[in-house]
Amino acid sequence: MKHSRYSVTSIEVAKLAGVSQSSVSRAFSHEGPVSVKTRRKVLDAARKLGYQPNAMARSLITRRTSMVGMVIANVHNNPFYTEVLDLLSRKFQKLGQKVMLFIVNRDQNLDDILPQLHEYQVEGILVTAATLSSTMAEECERWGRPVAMINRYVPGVHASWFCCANYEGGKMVAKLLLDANHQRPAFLAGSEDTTTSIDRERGFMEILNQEKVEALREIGEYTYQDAYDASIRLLDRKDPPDVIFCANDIMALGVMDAAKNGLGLKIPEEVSIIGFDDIPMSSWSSYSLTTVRQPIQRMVDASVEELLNRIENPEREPLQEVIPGELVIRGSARMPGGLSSGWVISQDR
Amino acid sequence: MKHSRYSVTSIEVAKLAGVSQSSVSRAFSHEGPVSVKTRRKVLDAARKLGYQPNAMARSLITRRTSMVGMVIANVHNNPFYTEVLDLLSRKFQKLGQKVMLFIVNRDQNLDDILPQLHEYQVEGILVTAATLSSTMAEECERWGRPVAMINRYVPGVHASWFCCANYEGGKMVAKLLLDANHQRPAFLAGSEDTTTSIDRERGFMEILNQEKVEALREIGEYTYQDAYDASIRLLDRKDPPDVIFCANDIMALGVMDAAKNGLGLKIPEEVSIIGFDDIPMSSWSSYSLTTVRQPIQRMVDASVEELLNRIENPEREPLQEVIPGELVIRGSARMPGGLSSGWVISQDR
DNA sequence: CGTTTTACTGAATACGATTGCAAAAAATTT
DNA sequence: AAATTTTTTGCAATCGTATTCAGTAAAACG
Repeated sequence: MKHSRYSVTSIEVAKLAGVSQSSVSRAFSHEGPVSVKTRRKVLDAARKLGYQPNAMARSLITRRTSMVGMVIANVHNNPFYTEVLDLLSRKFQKLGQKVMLFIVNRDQNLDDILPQLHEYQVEGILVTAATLSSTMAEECERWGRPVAMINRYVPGVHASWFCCANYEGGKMVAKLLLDANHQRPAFLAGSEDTTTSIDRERGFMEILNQEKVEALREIGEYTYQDAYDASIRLLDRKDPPDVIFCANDIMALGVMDAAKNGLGLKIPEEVSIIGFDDIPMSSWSSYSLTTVRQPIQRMVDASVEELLNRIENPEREPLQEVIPGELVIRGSARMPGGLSSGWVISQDR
Repeated sequence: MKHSRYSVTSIEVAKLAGVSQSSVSRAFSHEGPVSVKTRRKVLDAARKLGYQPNAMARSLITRRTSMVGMVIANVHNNPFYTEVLDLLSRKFQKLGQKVMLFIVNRDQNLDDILPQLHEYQVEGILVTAATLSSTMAEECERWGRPVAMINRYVPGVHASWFCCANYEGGKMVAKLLLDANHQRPAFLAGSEDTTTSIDRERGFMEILNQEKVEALREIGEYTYQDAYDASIRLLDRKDPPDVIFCANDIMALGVMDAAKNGLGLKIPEEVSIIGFDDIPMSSWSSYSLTTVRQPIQRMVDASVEELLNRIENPEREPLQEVIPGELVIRGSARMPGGLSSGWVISQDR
């Protein structure tokens, strides 16, 4: 099947401008030596013909594409990752990188995505909220495509990553709620196989165990509806929790709705709710959710810069960083008496 | 600056497999005539070397890239467009198209985005929630890059578009609220320069004018916070509205929070709120927003299919379609007595 | 004004694939 | 077994650009 896809080439521009093809090329690449006169002739001719250099042809010879791959999951059910996507995309744009986007499911494996990115010669790959298998990481390594991840890590893998201090965040929350004299905490997990949920829970449980406090546990699969249902199960027991720490904000909002509107409980008087992320809705007056804010801007900036850095310096060792989040105290959780106990209370953005 | 970016080529695979380079190419393109034996030899060698065909080189000769450009705005402040982005991306993926993404501001002009897409030889461009100037549309036309838009249209422009029936949606809402005996409606506009807001308002006002009902008006710039503030201004008057129709859901949620939590008004007893979009949060029990659901899946399917269609058949005339939305009756607006008056009440998804 | 240096320019080649064409090999028919 | 057809294969041209290299024109210098 032959398509007669015509496109203007540098040769035609050269002909119209009365110069050689090389001069056209030089006029467009901001480097080469061209006289102002020929540059002007070339640009005029190019404008007349609607000419733009063909990036495919260029990349073939320069071996650069200025393209990066972006793989992201959870965009539709977690506004946090929407914001990440937005910031990432704009940052890459500002730095002159084109973005090839793949939106996947959280549990989807990337074995058929990454080869496509390789095929299209992206210079680096940024993965968020999706998990890279270690074999795939090795494949990227072999291809020479640096990988950076946000909020995921794979032990022993040669990739850069930037995570929120999930473990420490869990600890902060546990300390806060114990300080406020909660007796019966519960943890609402996201997906069992995500490090974010696991680490937040680990930190949370560690403090509780230290104080010999037992905790209930349910799973909310990171969705509003699952969290809603799970929290009904929790709160309908004869020994319901007096505080629920949710692995992310969207679940916390589901829990709040279940408690308030579903069961008619008063928040935080009858039950405290705490989330993780600080998505925009958490600050809305219907919720006013106490939560741990992820350092989203810093994670985005760091990961993008690191990725471009490794693209320019392939031999450089990947950087890995844990960036602290900050507690944002709002109204959904009972506070320690006095509230003076040294908590960092962050402003709304 | 010279980079020693090494990559495995078909020639090396050929050498290792003991066949010609053309055979390697044929083994990878699912068309060409190759014996099973050589195909196997080639694929083995390729696997050993980690070879993938270079899409840049291929596109140069085939004049196809299987890449489309996606330009989208409002992703961070309107979950509706997040969902559009998600669905679009997945649909393109399923159809074997790679997506080059640009996230822009609503009012950003695309004069420096589109040339980049052209440069990278995308075969078509999908624009959502951003506006294409007619000169840029002509430029795309000249380049032979078909354009499809979702929820935007530009009069007299040679591009495909698919819009929700905004005008009719506005009318539906006006009829509903008049039927329910509201006396003093208000319209909360989005941005003055978007056809979505304009058309919704036009339909809304037309019905009100017919019935000689005056309406108040404010502007919310499509954001939660602006809407919150604007609705306080509205409701704080001595002659406040008894129903506020918002140009989109996110603003409606802001208005609900302002009315309920800010001013302590009862919804819908003291004021009805109606939105447009049906974003996920609208069905949450804290809001239960009555709204007009946009036919998001149909708009996405139609626009993607139309775009690919025009890519395959460049001479085809662009299709333009207005797709009806459906009223979703929840609890945020007073209903007509009896509720039997022929309203289509849609189920929650 | 002649010579050396510098600044541009153009011809030719390379990037890594696809594909038309002709030759070779294999399969089929006579 | 020879002749014919069909299937595979390799060679070479091609896509549109960047870039080296040699050459030409212009500028600088004495």
